[in-house]
Amino acid sequence: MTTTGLDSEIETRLSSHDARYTRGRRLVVATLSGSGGPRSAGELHAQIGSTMPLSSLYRSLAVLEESGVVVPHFTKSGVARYELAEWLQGHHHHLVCLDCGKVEDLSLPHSYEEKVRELVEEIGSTVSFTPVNHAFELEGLCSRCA
Amino acid sequence: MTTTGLDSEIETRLSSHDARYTRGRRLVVATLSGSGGPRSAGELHAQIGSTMPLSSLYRSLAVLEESGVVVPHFTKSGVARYELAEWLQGHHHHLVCLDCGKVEDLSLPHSYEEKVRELVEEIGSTVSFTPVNHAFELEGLCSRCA
DNA sequence: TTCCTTGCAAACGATTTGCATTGGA
DNA sequence: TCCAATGCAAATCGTTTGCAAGGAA
Repeated sequence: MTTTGLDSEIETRLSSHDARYTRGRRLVVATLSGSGGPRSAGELHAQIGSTMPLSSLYRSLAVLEESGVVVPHFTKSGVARYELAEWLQGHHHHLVCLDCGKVEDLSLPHSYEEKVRELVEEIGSTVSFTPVNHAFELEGLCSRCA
Repeated sequence: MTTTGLDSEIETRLSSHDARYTRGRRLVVATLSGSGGPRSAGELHAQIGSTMPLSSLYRSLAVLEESGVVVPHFTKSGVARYELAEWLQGHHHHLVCLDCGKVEDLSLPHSYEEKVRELVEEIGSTVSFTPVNHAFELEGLCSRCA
């Protein structure tokens, strides 16, 4: 398990939450950072192998979430899918395939992202609600299922 | 249980799926149409009372979903929340409170909705993905939690 | 009569937790 | 040494299903 620049940032973040950046947690982060979209505990477990029991995987995800390293998404069928938080992975959106359920990342060109951001601000000013994040997901058919 | 125009449309839709628009299903629809946002089975059960067992509630939701009368959302914490489909309720978006978890409907002024729609089209043309729906959610703090 | 629907209880799958053990600073 | 982290098994929670009884066409 090599330590990247990303890893050292995460280590700092974890230690500020009295948590260690252990082998198991590094493994989860590495696996997540290598996948092109949010992944569920089951999917991670399948990819990592049974070296790490599911319960430990869930516990790792819980700690990483509390420390703001990963973020859960609940797009379909009631399973939580995790991905690295925006400060690690950058802001992006998701493509959700209605057929196979696959979730992939989508980074918008800056100009589009700017439009979305403007829209969020304008909308926020019209309702009694303080926007913090926005989620903009496209549901449709991926290239394979189209 | 009064029958509204909405109800007769739903009845037609259900019967085309060999399903009846029974008292229980009417109750679910009525409750959903009265709430200002997507509701989970548990929330519906709490509101309806134990007249309808949870299992029946789930079954009603399943039938209504198959017939396209209700649509599930999985915004937070892994519980499915249902709402009337767009052809019954109109297109809209959601405000999700990060603090209390409440989900409320948000109808955008036509001009904004137009912008969102344009954006979806433009984006769709840049990726190998066929957009069918879009979900645009604002996460933030509701007036009570702000 | 024929099927769809419902209720109850049992089954399920995803996730969490208690407890004893291991491991890192 | 001391407390966090882990593994295992049992528990929990939301949701689903088998089966027998009830209800509408």
